[in-house]
Amino acid sequence: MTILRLALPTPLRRLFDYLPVPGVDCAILVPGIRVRVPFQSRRLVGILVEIVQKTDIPLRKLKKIIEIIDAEPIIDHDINKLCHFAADYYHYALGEVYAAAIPTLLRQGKDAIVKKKSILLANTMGQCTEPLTLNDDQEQAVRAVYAKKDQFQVYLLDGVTGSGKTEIYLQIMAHMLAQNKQILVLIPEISLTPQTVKRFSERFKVPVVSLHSNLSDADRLSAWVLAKSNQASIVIGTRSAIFTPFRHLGLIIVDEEHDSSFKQQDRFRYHARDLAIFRARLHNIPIVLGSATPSVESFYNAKINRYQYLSLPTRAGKAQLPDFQLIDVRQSPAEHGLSKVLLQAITKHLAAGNQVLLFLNRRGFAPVIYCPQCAWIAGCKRCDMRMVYHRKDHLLKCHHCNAKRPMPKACDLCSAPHLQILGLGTERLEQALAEYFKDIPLIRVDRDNTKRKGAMHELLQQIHDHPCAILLGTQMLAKGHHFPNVTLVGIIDADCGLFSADLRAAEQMGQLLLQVAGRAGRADKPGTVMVQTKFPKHDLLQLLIAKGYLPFVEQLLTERALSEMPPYSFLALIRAESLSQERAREFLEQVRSITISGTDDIELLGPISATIAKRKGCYSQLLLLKSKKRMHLQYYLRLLVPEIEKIPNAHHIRWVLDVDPLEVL
DNA sequence: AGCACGCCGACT
DNA sequence: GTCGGCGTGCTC
Repeated sequence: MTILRLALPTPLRRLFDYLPVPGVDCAILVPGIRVRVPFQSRRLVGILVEIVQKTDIPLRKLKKIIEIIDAEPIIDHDINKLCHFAADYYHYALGEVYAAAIPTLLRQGKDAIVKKKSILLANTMGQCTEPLTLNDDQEQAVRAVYAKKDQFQVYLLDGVTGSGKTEIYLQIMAHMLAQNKQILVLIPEISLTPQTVKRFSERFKVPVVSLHSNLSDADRLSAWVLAKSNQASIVIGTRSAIFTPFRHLGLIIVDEEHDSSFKQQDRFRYHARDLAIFRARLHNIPIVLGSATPSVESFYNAKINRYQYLSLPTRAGKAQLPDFQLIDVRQSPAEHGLSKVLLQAITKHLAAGNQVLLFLNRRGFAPVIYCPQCAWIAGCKRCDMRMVYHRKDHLLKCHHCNAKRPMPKACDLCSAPHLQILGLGTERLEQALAEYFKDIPLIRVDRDNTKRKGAMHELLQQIHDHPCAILLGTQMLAKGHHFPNVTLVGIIDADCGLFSADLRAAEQMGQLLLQVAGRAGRADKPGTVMVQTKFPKHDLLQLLIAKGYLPFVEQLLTERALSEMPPYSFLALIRAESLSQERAREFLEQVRSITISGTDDIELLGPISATIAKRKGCYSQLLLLKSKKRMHLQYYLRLLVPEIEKIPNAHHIRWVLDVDPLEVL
């Protein structure tokens, strides 16, 4: 008897057996093809995983498949290995992993065809840009990768902003393209990154595809087919591009490897950088992780020689590193977030005809609406969060669930009429700046004014058109863009990362600070970075600014070693959500009480409340699992997950497992 | 996750 | 009488 074992797009972590349609030649049944099947009252598209002769399912339960969709596997050998690994490692249903790995249209059973309008960015008519001359460090980095170009090796390319990482990528790529190899470039989701894509596509006379978030389903499918059939030589995309099939993959580049957007934060919680490393090993090819601010994990791996460390300590060309200054806002009090010292500096840099960039990671007008009479603070009804006042539309908004309400005229509790508007967001900073600098163009960039399609592009154009201006914004402004005219960067508030309980808060604060700082003094204009803080003596801040990023990361590593946190241990997080906090807690207590024999070094912490205990009316409780050995944690989870699934009355509870969580609280 | 089945309350 | 609320159970 022939039985088809399928992976179906359902969260059930198992495979499903079906009978083939009678009279069909079994030779066309190759693992990886799509099959349409009845599933309860629905019809689903599944992937054939294996063909077996026996099944444990009672025969009368087996249904016949409806249709075989493909003649050729849609999931090739490598992608199959990758998906199996991901399903196994993240303990996610294989069918859902496959679903995440293939374009939407294929998931729906449509044909794998290239749409007529080509999405290839072929650079066949114009001239290619010339390679730049490399300095010694750059030359060494390129040669290091080239020397072992046909084998698996992870390289950590640690290069400060402006040190020419992209040029190194390009020159390594040139070697690979010369051997007719394909290249995958992963980038964070920084507002579509047209500049990066342009730079890659203008250098070589090869077909390039870019997978960005507003590509249509048809275009995504085209890109997928072009890569699979070797008609595209370079694929540039965000995290989901890690599942792109290739015929001759020769190199993977992960740019800004520290960026948290490589980790998917819902459903299938994979880390594209980590899967990229697995994939490079699978193909036996080199992978380059590049960053000006490498993650603590990657830095550690370089330190223990698991990764080869390539360093670019100096900026290419004439550009110089910015000069840091800490401003103690207790000594030099800030009005509307701007201390005297910073104001004077802004005036000076504007007078010299340059741009000033001010960074404030909080959008809206003010984050706190406070009643001085009874100390009431406007909070979100559905979340455990303060509501932020947005002046433009005179609303209070919850930045977590997007709830809105009119700005109250009086206190909700005691009806006192005079509410105070406290704290500082980008809108308020913009207003204050407009008063201080009346004739200077002010360009604000945050999510509130870039939602519209093309809005970001217009703002970037404005920045380009006004060589003397103040730019202010949130982290949108900090990542990826080049502002050659900026000579002063002001960090309005550096303190939020200093005392947070989250494992990675300090690391991310440091990375963001340096990323913003990197916007200054790019070309031949030296830059100044002024950092406003209430804690200028804080060790980590001091270290970062006085000694630089590496000593800062070394310090973080020391702390992680002491607290036995990653990379010195491995974590998994189980998050339970329920309308009732008690039920979520009880559920995790039950999970905690499950005994798994054969493991003694798993530490269980919790259940504890999440930092944001209530979100959209749902309470979150957390259970943290920790082990010194990745293998032990995996073994534990492999036995634990099926037991969790067996817990009865788990209704009204949603639970998710996050392996290698980025946010631990 | 979906979806059906099933058993109780308020509607034309 | 029946429309629909969501509690429960199942998917080869």
